[in-house]
Amino acid sequence: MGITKTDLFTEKQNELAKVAKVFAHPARIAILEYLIQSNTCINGDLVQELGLAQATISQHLRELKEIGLIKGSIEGVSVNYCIDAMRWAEVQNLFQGLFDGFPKISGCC
Amino acid sequence: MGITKTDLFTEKQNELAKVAKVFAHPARIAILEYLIQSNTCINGDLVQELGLAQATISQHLRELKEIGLIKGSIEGVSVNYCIDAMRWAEVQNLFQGLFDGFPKISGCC
DNA sequence: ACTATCTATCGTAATATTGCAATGTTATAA
DNA sequence: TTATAACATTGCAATATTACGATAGATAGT
Repeated sequence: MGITKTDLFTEKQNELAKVAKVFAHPARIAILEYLIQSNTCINGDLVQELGLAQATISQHLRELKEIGLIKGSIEGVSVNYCIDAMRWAEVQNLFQGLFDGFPKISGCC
Repeated sequence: MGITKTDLFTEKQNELAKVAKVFAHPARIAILEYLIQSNTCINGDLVQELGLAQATISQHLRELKEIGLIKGSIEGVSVNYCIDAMRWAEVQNLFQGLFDGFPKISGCC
């Protein structure tokens, strides 16, 4: 079916899954890493950096923007993108919450 | 196309994306949380816990197993699943590496 | 052997994602 | 106004994911 039965799960589970989906593509990881590294909030010469078409990059940027991880400000004819620090921390905590739930010294299998 | 151009990205970016994809479904999050909570490494009465069909759960378990996050040991007629602590920590570090790459005090936009 | 139980796999339908060419949109420059 | 440059959107083809019924495989009990 390709459709997810979100009503079966908690809001937090759905939110975490939705955020994880945004991380689930190497191009979006690459974009985030590029934005982090080039502190100067670079715009879409990501097309040069990655080898994807302009339309494709734009689509990935939109998904990152929709989940709130980045924001873009119009700078003349081009758009400056950058990480949204607040949301970044929020998402980090979401993941950390899951990871920390598992006790490191659990004498299981 | 639905196909990802993995050759354009680094191994680490592809690996992180692949792992994130496993987290990108609430059922798999729910399974992991259930495994964490029920320390006793419970098997597929996840079918009871979540409201999905047995075949569907089995499919999700396989994806979690393939990425290495869980492992199952046959216990008579049933299978005991549990978190793989080593891999869990490894994956946690993968994500943390990305998150920590962004300095909290970045005077950007 | 026969049966019941648990889990995995196969096949299939419905939906989602990825990628790009073509086309819009907006802002600057001449 | 016209042209140009930078993005965004649309529309489409190819592929991936999700879900489940049906079926197969393995094990325990009788």
